[in-house]
Amino acid sequence: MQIKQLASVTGVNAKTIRYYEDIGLLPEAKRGDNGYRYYREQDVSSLKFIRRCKELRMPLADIKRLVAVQSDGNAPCAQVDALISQQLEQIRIAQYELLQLEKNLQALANCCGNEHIKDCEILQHLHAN
Amino acid sequence: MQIKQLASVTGVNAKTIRYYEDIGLLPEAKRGDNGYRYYREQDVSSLKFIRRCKELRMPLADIKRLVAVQSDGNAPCAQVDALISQQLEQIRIAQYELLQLEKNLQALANCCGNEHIKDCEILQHLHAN
DNA sequence: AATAAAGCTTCCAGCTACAGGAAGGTCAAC
DNA sequence: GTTGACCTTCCTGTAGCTGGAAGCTTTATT
Repeated sequence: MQIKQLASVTGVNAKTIRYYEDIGLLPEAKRGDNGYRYYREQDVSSLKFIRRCKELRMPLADIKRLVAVQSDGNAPCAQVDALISQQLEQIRIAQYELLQLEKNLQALANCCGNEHIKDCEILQHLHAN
Repeated sequence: MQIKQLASVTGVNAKTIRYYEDIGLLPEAKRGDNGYRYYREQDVSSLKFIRRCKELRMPLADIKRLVAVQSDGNAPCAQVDALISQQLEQIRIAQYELLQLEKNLQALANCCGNEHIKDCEILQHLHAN
């Protein structure tokens, strides 16, 4: 299958697929005589795996490690566990930050009942020491 | 005051201050004969304002608009209100996404009780169709 | 057979919001 | 006069792509 079809079955942009190859996240694709990349079912799986990791907001560097780690079936799971835990930790931190942020923005959004910029209480709050 | 002092009283990196000037978020600073930038109290306020907006995770482009809008005191507040509302909306969307994400990661983190990569249930989940 | 459209290739630029570093000028202290 | 702490500009790199240019190949239409 050509790159566009791989793109369509995996939901990953063709440009992105080339990019993943560039950075070594995907192995170099087989080429036809015309220089075109050709892919197989196996590549569909690999790319879907990557896409799922991305949905978990893992950085590509982490996904790369996750891909690499799978080459040795007898390696311990610990690295995988650690990656997932770290990711969960990150997400929880981000959640907390967003919660604080939401409160602040909510308060700000409700604070101004005036008409003109010069009286705007939102701006006054933002300027306050 | 020189750039480093402005940096220290506002908590904004000197490099960042120059960058803000470059992109037109801050006005061009007055220069001494030696070419050094010199700042006044007014600049401290401006920069603190920017920093507060940043804490609300506003994109610099939005902050720029917020700065610009203040030049006309009789302009309506509507633009400011809209910016804050949009920002709040963004944050809520992000919160929702993170919540889903947390659930998925949590489930994943708990799913594998095995030792070796080849049996890793985390990876199996990530590979699943 | 000629041509047009679609798909492929590589390479380069741009996005956000800076940070790091090089090369070089300036200023105050010892 | 020399050290060290500032300051300046300019260039590069970060993450993860996306868009576009210039130029192939393949397929479809006329």
